[in-house]
Amino acid sequence: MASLAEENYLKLIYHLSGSGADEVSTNALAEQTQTRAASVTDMLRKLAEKNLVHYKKYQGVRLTAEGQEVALQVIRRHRLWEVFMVQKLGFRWDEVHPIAEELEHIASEELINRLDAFLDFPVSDPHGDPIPTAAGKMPSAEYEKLCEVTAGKQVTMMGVSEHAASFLQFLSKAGLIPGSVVSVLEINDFDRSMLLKINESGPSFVSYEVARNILIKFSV
Amino acid sequence: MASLAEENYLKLIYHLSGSGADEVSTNALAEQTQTRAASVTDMLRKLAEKNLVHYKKYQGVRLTAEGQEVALQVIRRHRLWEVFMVQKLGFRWDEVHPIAEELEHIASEELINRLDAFLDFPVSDPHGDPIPTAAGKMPSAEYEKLCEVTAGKQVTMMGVSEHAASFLQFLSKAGLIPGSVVSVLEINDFDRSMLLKINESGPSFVSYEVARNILIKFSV
DNA sequence: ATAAAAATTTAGACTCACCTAAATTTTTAT
DNA sequence: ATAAAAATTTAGGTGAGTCTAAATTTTTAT
Repeated sequence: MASLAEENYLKLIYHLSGSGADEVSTNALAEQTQTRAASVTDMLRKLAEKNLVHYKKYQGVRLTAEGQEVALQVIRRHRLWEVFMVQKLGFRWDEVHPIAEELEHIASEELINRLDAFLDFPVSDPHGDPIPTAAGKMPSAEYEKLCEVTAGKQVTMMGVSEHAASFLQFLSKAGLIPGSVVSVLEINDFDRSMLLKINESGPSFVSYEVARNILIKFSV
Repeated sequence: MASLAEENYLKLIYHLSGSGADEVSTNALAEQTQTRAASVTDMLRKLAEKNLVHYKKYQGVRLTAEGQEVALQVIRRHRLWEVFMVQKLGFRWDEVHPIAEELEHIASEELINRLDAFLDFPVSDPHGDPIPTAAGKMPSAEYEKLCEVTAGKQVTMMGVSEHAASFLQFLSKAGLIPGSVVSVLEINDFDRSMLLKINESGPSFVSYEVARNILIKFSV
């Protein structure tokens, strides 16, 4: 039903709206799609005609229930393919995003549900992002940011909120991947950088900018 | 480089030309692509400009070396994905073709080579069709047709030359899949139908039309 | 050899997803 | 409150890949 371009818009609106909560502006979409605002307007009118978004001129756009369903399907496919590539094909977590951007548009539900089973029904992708269920529900994964943890606490890394390959490569080098056990040894007041103990290795420094993009939960 | 539509034309020209040997007519392409001859002409001009085919007006079309390379890559991807779906995801051999038609256009070479390794470098797909190598060579698999075997001979089923789902389903029911050991018990002169022993089961009849589309090799 | 039939190409048009330039609406700053 | 700035939409246009109808070339049959 939805074309490749339409699927990409719906997915993007979902992400930019904070999981469908807020309105998204034409300009924000133009920036992310690497197109012009006028092109976005054209597409929004088309999506509105298909009842995939609520759109009023000059007022921004929100997903309809139907649009959100499509968006979540696309996100589900994307994240399952990422798990496949990392767990089965041996890709690194910083390599899989662009390939998943293509694979996510293969529509067969049978394929995706069998892939899901083959992967043992993973609940999150290699970056810790939750995988929408076959029924179209996004599991709520509410984690803290590492930058908010106080000195002396021990936490488990659960994911990232920044997906740039360079950031992910940096984290891998530091041994900071989902599942890593992290103790906050010290926090520097002047720049909020942190000294961490990661698993059983020696101490590492991370900047506030890095800590802000690492999602954690407190260890039990 | 080559768009989805272009890849489909190149793959089709490869198949219709008998692996690149003969010229293919505009009408043959129009029939198979479910488009009109005029549309095919447009596309052939474009492919010729890109040096993917040799094309002279009214004279039919042949792949260039470059075009054949692209065609073989697409066929390689298609067949590897079919192996994946059957061997890893548990699809039946009559279900995978349409999904592979989509997956074959995911271009990442890294993805395909890792998939190839994950599948243990298969040499043929679930229908017995050979898988082009990463280097772009089509392994020559020269088999006999079952209809040409004489009574009393034992052969091994190697593949099919007809891929319709209904045909494949019929074969599955009869236990005729690549690897099956088949003995020709009797051949009826009047309609050339055959009585077969398939693996260790009781005898089965197949029509000439079926036997003509089954590829075999003689058992050693 | 030539006329009819078949195959193919040309001409002109359509949709999709994008573009630029100009017009309009909303927001911001004074 | 209003003018300037920013955001957005409208108008008109593009290339990819398709279409129909008409023109042209090749093939077939007599």
